[in-house]
Amino acid sequence: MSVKPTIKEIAKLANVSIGTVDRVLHNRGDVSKKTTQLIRGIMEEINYVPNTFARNLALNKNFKIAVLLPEHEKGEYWTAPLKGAKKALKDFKALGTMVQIYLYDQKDKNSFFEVSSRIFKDKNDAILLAQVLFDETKSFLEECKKKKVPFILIGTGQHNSGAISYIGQNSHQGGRLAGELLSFGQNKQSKFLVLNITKAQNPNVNVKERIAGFESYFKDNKEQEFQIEVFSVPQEDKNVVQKIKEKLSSLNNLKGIFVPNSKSFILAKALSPSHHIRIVGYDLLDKNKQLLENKKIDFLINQRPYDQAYQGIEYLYKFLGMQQDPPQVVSLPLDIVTKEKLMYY
Amino acid sequence: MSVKPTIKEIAKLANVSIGTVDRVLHNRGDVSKKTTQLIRGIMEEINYVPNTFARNLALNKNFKIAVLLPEHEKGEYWTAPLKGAKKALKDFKALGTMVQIYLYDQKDKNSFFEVSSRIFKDKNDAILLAQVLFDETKSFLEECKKKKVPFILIGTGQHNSGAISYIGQNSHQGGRLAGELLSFGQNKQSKFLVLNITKAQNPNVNVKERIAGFESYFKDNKEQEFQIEVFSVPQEDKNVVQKIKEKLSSLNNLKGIFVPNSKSFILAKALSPSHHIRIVGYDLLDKNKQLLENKKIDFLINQRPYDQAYQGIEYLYKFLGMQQDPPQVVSLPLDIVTKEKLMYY
DNA sequence: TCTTTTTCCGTTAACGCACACGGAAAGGCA
DNA sequence: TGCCTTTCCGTGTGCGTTAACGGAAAAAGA
Repeated sequence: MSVKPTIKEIAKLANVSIGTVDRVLHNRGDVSKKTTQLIRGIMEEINYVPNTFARNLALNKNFKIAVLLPEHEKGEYWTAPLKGAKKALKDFKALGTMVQIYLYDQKDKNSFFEVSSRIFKDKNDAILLAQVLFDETKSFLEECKKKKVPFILIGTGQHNSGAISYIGQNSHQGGRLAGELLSFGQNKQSKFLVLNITKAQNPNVNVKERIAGFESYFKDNKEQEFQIEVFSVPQEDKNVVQKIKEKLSSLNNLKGIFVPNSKSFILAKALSPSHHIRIVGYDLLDKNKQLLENKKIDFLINQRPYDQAYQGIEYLYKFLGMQQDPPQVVSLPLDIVTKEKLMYY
Repeated sequence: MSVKPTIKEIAKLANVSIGTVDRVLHNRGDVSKKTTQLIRGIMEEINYVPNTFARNLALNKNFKIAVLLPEHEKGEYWTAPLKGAKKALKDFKALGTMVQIYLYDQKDKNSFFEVSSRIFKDKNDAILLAQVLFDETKSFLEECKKKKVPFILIGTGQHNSGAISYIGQNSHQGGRLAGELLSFGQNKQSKFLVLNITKAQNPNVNVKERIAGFESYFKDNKEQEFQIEVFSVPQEDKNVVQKIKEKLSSLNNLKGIFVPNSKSFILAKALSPSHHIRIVGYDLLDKNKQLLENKKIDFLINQRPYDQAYQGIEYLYKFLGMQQDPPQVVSLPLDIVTKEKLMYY
């Protein structure tokens, strides 16, 4: 139990009133140069830091933060950020910040419009969201800018959208990591496949970058002479599995597959029960975790969507309540998940 | 900007004064059953949560937390928890909590006694420490118990020491992970070596558990028929490197080495420049990071000492200031580091 | 010199909660 | 009836900071 210096003590030391101290503390002017410097010096010397509790109590601000995400089933990707948001909801309530969750139907654009407009009606002070429906979200973000509602994009989203922060993962580096994990200890003559199972409606920028990163890894490690090939197939295609099967059997000496999105579980359907192909995928969906558990695949790169959402709300809170600007881009460290690490998720 | 209910409003709704509301809020008695239930009901209904800022301001508590660690050079293991502690120092200052750092000379037991007794003299309210000098720390912790000073052990330490929390990593699981990473994609006839470079003064429990975990992994995956062998050699031995070299050349078909502590950099000295042995080590010392960078080793398991220290202080703060009990044991997720992930550390 | 502006600073009332103090009302006892 | 507990509750002050208000002193203008 020690004591922290207060503005009152600074005032006494400087022979002024607390009002004056407060004025220099917040650069509110109306203070002579001499006393300003005197007070600044004293603050410096005694290492003064304002009491957050008193500060926030006096400011007495209550904020509402909206979280906008797609509806989803249990075990899907979006359960994770939702969990993070709910944790934040709980943690920040005592700090006077309300977190409200808004879910829309990904397949129904009207649902998006309806839900997102409700965010404005409810007078939220800030928004956390993922840019899933690219174009619709884009115009929504334009409106946010107009109305001066700050927002943070998580996971995916265009960087020039006006977000105060973009929280995600370095996709390029993720691709490189995948390259490293796939090629690691393999024969020089091995062949690797990038299996891009696309979603027609929402082309994903991250996936592109991951593939580019994957390729760049092999460009930087030429001495290994691996062959890589990219194969794309739309998820909506009725014969996806068949097409993948054909592709696989057409390749000899295939030693590794990189699935640059969460669709490993589709690839799994096309694999023979006891294959010897190393597989690196993305995202800890329940289905994908099962694949790890059963050793059908080897590595999953975790985007840490839970942390993305939680940190996003934390940043919004600090932005609103303590005028702290978050970093423009926050890159969460890549997280490699193996069977033996599953217990943590 | 919404509004949060206050005790004043509850008082108005219940037709009592705020004093009465406060009494039921803290179970301080002196309230009739009827009004108690009435007020409880209202709180429930409007979902009342006390304002943390007002609460802490009124309580106005200032704590001192001591961090006790070994002195060290830049790039060594202890730089990381120290960094975490310094970050916490900065973050918690505004919350009225001071973090004071105490460093002792690992090789000088008197230094430990001197420094640790200073912790008591300075009237710290709680302590964060690592049990490096096992016996000396043990008696120090006894004294803490006597003086009722709560403490948290990080990284290493006996679990029955009376700590309010033990923050570390699951060593057994770490060993299993090492087994997984080493054996992954290797020939069935491969041989693996556990290279235990010991430190005579401080036998480390974690290392033992890691080795046991490593062995358990292969016991659970018998179909792979790998051979494993454990080789120990004291770091203080003048001929460590030579002895390791001899060991390595005595093993044919050696495909992997597991170094269950931070001493990979010593093994590196015994390796031929272009070896083909897969190596899994521990801890991100500068020297070890260099080895990853140069592809002399393949994986490092990161104990996340930075987070251990930071979280430890956070828990102590919550324990002291908000009477929240931390979990008895906190296991940070295992973190796999490869060359392509180095940029994050 | 007197008036008007500008510069600079002190005072004070919140903010929501904790807790000590004191006191009214009701019950108990003679 | 009078006096004394016991039960229950209201009042008031303080925590450190914020920011509005007002006013004295100095500077500028007449």
